[in-house]
Amino acid sequence: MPLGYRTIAGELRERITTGQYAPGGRLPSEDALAAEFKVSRQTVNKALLALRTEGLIRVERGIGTTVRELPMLTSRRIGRQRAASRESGSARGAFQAELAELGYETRSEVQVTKERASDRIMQIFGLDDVPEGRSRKADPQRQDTGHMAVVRARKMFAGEVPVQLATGYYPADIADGTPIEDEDTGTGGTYSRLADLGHAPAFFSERVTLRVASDDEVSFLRLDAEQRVYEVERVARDDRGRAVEVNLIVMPAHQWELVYEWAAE
Amino acid sequence: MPLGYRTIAGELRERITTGQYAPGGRLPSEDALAAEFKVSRQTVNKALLALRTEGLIRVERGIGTTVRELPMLTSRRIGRQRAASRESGSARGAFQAELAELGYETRSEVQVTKERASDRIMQIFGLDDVPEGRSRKADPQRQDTGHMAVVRARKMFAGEVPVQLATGYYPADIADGTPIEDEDTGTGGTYSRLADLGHAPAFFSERVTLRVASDDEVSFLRLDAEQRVYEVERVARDDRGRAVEVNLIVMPAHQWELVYEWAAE
DNA sequence: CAGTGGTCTAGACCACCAC
DNA sequence: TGGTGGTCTAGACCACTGC
Repeated sequence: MPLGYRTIAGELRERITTGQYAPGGRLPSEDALAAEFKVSRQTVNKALLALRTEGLIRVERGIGTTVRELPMLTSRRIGRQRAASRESGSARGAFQAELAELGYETRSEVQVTKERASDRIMQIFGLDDVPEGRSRKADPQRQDTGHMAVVRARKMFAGEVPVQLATGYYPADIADGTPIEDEDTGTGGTYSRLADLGHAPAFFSERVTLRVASDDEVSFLRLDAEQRVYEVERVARDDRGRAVEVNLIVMPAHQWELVYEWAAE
Repeated sequence: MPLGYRTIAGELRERITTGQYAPGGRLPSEDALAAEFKVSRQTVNKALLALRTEGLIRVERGIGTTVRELPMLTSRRIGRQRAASRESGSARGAFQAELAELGYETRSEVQVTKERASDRIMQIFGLDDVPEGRSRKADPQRQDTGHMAVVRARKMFAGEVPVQLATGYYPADIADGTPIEDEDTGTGGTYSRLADLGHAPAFFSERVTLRVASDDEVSFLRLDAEQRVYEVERVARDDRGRAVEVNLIVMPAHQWELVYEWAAE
């Protein structure tokens, strides 16, 4: 009887974790594996599909299959993050400190735009008191700043490898015409600028979900189409409870662990 | 040219989200879908595989394919959780409050045992100061309570549907012979009992990772073999920094979102 | 051009379930 | 026994890469 694709996936997983197929190295071609295991190519392909979704391997058409290199990265969402922010300001500080410990040079690219906010973002910014089921068709003529947001889209790299996307949204009536629209937000970063404007972030929430990567994310993060990403929706509110920032952070799930730390009471 | 499996998966996803295939209802058989889309059964099967991994459908051999029913559940890891704990005690209180809001009756089953702790748990309990790379082969003769743990394995249900597994580990030298070994830990739950013993939890950390479900989890949580679960490793420490509880919480990733809330400073 | 993976087909056998 | 999904095969065509 022929081997099943699960068995083959297990065997290949074993070879990867034991280093028989080294990180960054190549796997034999599907034809070669099919011959070795005496199964059809389709069966090998299905086994590799499982490993791709797990993020163990990376497949390039016309080239071949390689073992992924980056180790597990830790994202400290509370605790360490605050300490780092004090030093170098903003989430970027935390991100850099985190990866520097692992010996990676980090780099990030920021692009600032002004856009009409999505329904979800709008709801967080100002329509929290509106029932969920409300029709959103009303008032299509409103294009005022109340529905616009300054958007800071940041791409982050460890070495040359893209590892994270973070998109910050700021209400236009707060951020418009301020340094928040600059690519470099200066000492203390965006949170310090929000404080300067009288909207110092005081309360935070993060909502962690899992989803399949979008096409853009697949392309930028060099993922497989079936791969999963964490989406962290971080909301910062000032001391009056007004949402002053929504940050959508996207990370390949196979590569990151999220750590939260806090004290009782 | 025939339709690709991605296209078909997208079409079926659409039919599910629009309610054309109602929650709890049946999908046409693979043969029927193959005929409808004019593709081979294998192609339909591959499309369904994607939806299974996403948790949209549930497949039973010999029976058919049904649309999953439970909505997204929210697990409040900080904030609400503390309030709930004060009322009814322990993590169970938070869990029940959470689902009661959604109109579900909850039930949980607890099984208490005493076991030799895994390396990972041991490390958290007492070997935190030992370098990660240290050989663990030393001292194989030690079977004292320092390496044993009281284990509280809890299975949680929403209605009749199993939704979560939580396994709490407590150092034997603290928990041995105490009410922590009882199935019902009384008012305030396990945390209150730890406080009674002079080890009130003061610091918490949670480490969120994603992995494929184990066979046991697949069977208990009624998952598909390829499906993902969150594993939350929660560590509670007393005011001296000693780890007094490790809790491993497993949740189907398609069904839960994790929410963390905290204040600045 | 040859080599790689992406994907589809048509047919087949099996395990499991309800009847 | 007939219907369901699980899975494998052998062959095929395509797109993409690197030479």
